[in-house]
Amino acid sequence: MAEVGRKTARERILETAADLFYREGIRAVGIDTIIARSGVAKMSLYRNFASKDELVCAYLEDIGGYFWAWWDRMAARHPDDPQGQLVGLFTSLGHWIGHPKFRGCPFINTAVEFRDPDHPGRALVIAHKRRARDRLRALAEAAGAADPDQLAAQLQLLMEGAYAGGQTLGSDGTGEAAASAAAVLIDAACGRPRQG
Amino acid sequence: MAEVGRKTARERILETAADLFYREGIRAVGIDTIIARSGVAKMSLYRNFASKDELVCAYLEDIGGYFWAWWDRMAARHPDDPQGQLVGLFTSLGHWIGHPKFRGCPFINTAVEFRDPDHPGRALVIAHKRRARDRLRALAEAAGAADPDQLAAQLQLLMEGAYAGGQTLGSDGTGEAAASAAAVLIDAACGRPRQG
DNA sequence: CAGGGATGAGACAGGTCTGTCTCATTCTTG
DNA sequence: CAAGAATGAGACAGACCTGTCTCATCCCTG
Repeated sequence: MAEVGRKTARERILETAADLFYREGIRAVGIDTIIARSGVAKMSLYRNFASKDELVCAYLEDIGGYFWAWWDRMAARHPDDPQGQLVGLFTSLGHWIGHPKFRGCPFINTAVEFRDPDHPGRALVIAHKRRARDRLRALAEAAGAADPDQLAAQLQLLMEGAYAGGQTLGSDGTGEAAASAAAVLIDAACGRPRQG
Repeated sequence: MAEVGRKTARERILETAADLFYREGIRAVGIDTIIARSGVAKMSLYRNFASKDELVCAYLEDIGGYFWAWWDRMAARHPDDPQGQLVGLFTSLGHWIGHPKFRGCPFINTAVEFRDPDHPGRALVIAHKRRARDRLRALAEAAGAADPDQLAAQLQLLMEGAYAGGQTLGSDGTGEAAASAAAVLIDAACGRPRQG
């Protein structure tokens, strides 16, 4: 086959699956579609992933990597400024919502598609959301919030809402609302430095 | 027709479908499961609903009815007090999130399960969310918000976030966070000092 | 009672899905 | 070059899904 790049079958499968799963949904995309689009034999898929569920988990781990890399990138823009980091995250998220390829949160989407608590993907979803909550709380604490737990919970709600709302309401004003709402909540929790 | 004694086949189908669709997901529930659980013949289903898609639409319309009834009920608790109505809606929503039967927002879930823009259910989802946005804006305006459009967008984000977050994060603090965040945003938009 | 509409029961078709199996070919590496 | 590993190609099985069709039965109404 063409040696355009030395990607292994596994890499091609994961790339194609990630694209299709995110764009069209996991249950809507069959194994046959994935192998056709990635130009890979069916057995190459099942030799790399024991089942579709396992492929879904690999997809989530893959996406998770990109997500935290994005988070760290955003945080690096405001060194030693936790409040700025929080606002920056929501501003960037607001932009992403308006992107044509935006299709909501892959983790929420997976949880919605697979309600069975025993589905292996759900554990990854919960771990991801818990980690996000923890990082939000750490930032809230560093930003000087009176109640870091509450601010973290509020901001995470806003984050989930931005993901969900961007999918059903389009992007008109949704991104901006997320950023502005985050700013209001942060200011309220940290107590604006206005002496008096 | 059918008085209190015996329910119509259509009614039994719709009840069972609504329960299963919401609890387990639409794609996860087959027609055979619905007819088995509702004790109805398959042809009785297809005589009342031309297709599964049509049944899904009927399910959404059904749920929509309950949703707006709930909304009106909450609003009626605070006559002539739009701000109180807004806060009340979020407080009640926060309680619902903690309920054991809570499985997220049926409309968001449907949109996630069926990404195809041409799916008939999506039009209902969008109409529902638009109507919610309109009603939120009307309340925001009546409550004296400086920018009713923005407050409505912010609150809807919070609403979506409460639905989505309650599903993946459990209910620990999520409901309270929704109510408290709504209060903060409303106060900030209406220019009133925040009450602890 | 009689007739018509709604319903029950279940076979059936055609398609799709996941996952397995076999065999030929290509790639890598010593 | 040679041998072993990775991959391609495609048939196949078994399950499930939506939707159709036929026939018998029930129930309300006139």
